[in-house]
Amino acid sequence: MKAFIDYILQFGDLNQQQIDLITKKAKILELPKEEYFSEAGKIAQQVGFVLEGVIRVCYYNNKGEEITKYFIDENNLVVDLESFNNDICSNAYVQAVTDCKLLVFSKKDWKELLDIIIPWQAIVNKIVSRVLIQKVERRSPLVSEDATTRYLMFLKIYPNVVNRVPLSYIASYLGITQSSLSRIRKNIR
Amino acid sequence: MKAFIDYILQFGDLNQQQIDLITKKAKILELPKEEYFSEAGKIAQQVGFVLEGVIRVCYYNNKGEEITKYFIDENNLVVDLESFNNDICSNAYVQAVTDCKLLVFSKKDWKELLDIIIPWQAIVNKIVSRVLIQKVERRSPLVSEDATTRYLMFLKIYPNVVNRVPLSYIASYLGITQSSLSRIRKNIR
DNA sequence: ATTGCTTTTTGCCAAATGACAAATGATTTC
DNA sequence: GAAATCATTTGTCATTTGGCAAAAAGCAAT
Repeated sequence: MKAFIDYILQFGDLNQQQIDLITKKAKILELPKEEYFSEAGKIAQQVGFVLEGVIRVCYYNNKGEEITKYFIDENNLVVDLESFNNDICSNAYVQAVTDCKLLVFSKKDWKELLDIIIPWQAIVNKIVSRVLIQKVERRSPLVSEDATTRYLMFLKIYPNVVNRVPLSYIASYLGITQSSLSRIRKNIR
Repeated sequence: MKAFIDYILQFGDLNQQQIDLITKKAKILELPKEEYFSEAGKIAQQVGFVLEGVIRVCYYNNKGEEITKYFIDENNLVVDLESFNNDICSNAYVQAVTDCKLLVFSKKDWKELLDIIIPWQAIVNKIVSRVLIQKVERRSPLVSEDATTRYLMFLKIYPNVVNRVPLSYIASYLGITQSSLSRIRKNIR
């Protein structure tokens, strides 16, 4: 829980009473490997904070290939924002890659907190824009680099993820085949 | 100006008095082709809304290649968010690709409006998250597609941009060389 | 129209990556 | 611990894309 408090206080100040209100709403969710936090075709109903484990967000492109578009590891927020905020169906699966332990807030609780804790709004907005900017900044540069550089970028961005997720997920994240990635790994050593 | 009002009212309601307060702060900025709206190494000082013309956001990667990462055309917001919000130096150039006409707000005016028009905050937050989500959703899928598919995606996303910007900008946006793009164009016809 | 300048297209070859299949290695299940 | 299952590596070859340079096309100024 401390990890979560530290995380949110990076983005603004809250007094102890406000922090208590927030933490009182948080529930622990144990998500076994392979299970979904939220699914394509459904409306995201919760906000999570990863305490342990690795999550991925993936979708199927129009060739039917499964594409992993982000990884989310410890001490990061996980929420399918567009779906959660606008109550529209998501087009992505948010899935535990390893056994995970999360702190979760239901949509109802989350919205309640926004109403009753005024400074919380500003903090959430900062978090949201930080999270979104981070997503662009991480994914976008991949477009213009060759496969080896992409992999090196991945290693920098997600140093704690490499050894916990299947090669195929990383390959699809990088937009290359898993054979290519395997060869790239060999060349790097 | 109407275009701008229409744009913001998509995200929430404002009464006429509030709209007037906002529009009173807006200035027209004519930005000739090639000129910068904001620059790498500097702190973004304004928010803009494109009335006419095409803008691009670009940066230099560590091989020194110039990479265009977004285009922004009519009726869209242009702001280097991370720099503008956090008063940190930007790492990107925001440049007019054609002669442009913009509606602009200085940082001071923008923040003032946020303070005095309460519902404006919520609207701005919605706009910001919409704009950021759009950036991810547009750029991210390029990673996992081949060059031809990328170009077709570009055409869908920016139907009004193709004929107004140099081929080289599009090529760097797609992460391919301009020769390749030229060949792709030939094959598509 | 001619010149000079920039952008786009094309040709050629090399390098990178993909597709497919088989082999190896790792992990789970009984 | 053997079998079955799944993940990764490797081999071979085809395809795509890049690098480089030259030609062609477009554009602006005179």
